[in-house]
Amino acid sequence: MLELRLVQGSLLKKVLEAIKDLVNDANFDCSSTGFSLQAMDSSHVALVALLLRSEGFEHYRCDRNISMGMNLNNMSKMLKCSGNDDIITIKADDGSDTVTFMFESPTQDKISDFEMKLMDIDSEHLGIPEAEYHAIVRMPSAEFAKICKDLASIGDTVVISVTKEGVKFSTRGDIGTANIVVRQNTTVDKPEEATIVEMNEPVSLTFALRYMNSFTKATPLSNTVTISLSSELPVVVEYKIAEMGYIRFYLAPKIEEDEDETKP
Amino acid sequence: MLELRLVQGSLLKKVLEAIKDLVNDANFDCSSTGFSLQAMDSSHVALVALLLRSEGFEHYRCDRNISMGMNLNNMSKMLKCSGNDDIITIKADDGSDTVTFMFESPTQDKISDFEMKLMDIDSEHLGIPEAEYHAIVRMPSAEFAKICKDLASIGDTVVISVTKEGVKFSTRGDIGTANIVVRQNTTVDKPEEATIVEMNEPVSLTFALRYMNSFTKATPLSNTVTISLSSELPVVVEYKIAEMGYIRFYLAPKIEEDEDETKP
DNA sequence: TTGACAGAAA
DNA sequence: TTTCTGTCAA
Repeated sequence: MLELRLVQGSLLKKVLEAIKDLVNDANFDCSSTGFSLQAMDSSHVALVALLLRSEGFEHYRCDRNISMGMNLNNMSKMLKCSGNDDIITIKADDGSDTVTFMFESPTQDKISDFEMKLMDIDSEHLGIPEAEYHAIVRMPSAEFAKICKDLASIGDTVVISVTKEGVKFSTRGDIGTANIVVRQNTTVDKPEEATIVEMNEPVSLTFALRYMNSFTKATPLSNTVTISLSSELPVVVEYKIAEMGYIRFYLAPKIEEDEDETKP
Repeated sequence: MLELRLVQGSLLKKVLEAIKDLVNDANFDCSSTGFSLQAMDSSHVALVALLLRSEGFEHYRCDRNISMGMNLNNMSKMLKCSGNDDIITIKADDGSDTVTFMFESPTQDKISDFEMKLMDIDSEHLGIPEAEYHAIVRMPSAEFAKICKDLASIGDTVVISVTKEGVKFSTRGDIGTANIVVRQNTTVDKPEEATIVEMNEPVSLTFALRYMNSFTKATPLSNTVTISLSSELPVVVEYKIAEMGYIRFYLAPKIEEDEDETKP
């Protein structure tokens, strides 16, 4: 028996908006700790890890560990039927091959339940080792989203370089080149507007903008984003989910190619 | 000679937005009583009835009863050329095969007139008997529109069931099932937010969501919608048009099929 | 008042 | 699928 009651149901809608373009089907894992997901994107290049801790739910009952395979597009369709202020309850009976999403309007005048078939999904749960990163950048998530979107109109890849001066995002395309430098800045009115660069060692890594722009779908979940970089390691793009957990995206850097890669 | 001056011209634009997807060509009937229309949808399944009473017009002159056949798409195109605050005047000379729409901007700085050819349309004016309904539900039109839209993302048909507890909208599709229960609620701040269920007898009827979602195009015309249900009778979905009349949609229920309809 | 976003139409 | 428009928020 599983029953998870989430007062701020819009959180779950946003989570699905953030991952459904990247991953088609995935197992949600429930344990007494929380509600989590780990999945590779459909082209097996990026990895998503989601955690919603049990403490973040108004009511959390999970009698035994259970893994529920869902089609994220269908799940998202159903969640879209909830109002933004609705309370969402996820229910599953033991041994059932369905999951039920219940939506309660704030006034309790409208109560909906949506039942969805579960699927069997081979899950390869990777252990992700905690790593030391050469550089960790925390910045406003909207600013990071705009940078990735802007650069994608010029080129396909972004070079993220961290020095003690700040972070540089660069790209190059047919129509020209672009460099966006963001300096560390902690003297702001609100802490979520700060840009903080923690650097042990300078790094410069190249990533596919296509994936970065998928990751920024999570922007509505948090005002800030944390980007952790080490040479030879996948970058981690993390959005904290208030009081509940996080959504993390992992993406391996591209091996830097020669300058004249465009002239084969 | 016909001359109808409507100060709130946007009303007429909204009316056409509401019916032009359902009906291609229709006769507008003018009499001293008002401006009305009755037409079957192009697949002869649903019926639209519109009434704009003469009292709702600033000036209403209709010397003799006249029926004007119009292509609603073309009429809508012309009305889209009017500003939302414009005063619209509909004119037709006796014996003329055209109708003229005149638009006056609120400041009178811009006056446009659009002339459109009339068409001959065989009209089968059905007498719609006043019926006693088993149940009449009045609810916010936006809420009804969201329910129909949400359910259409899951299934093709909706079962509307009225009991003394309230109204239930249900559907079933490939990805799962959905039930939305709306309870009677009269203790709201604004009367247009109330949901009122008048029930003489419980009813449960099935309708094609495709048509329901056409009907909800009329949502901008009214904050509330009234749904009148009787077994064996077409449902009536009515939007009142402030101070002027109504637009009503009629749709026959589907005959409930067997549970195993999906296994032919 | 303007821009961004999402939904609708082509 | 892409574009456009309407609406919402800043």
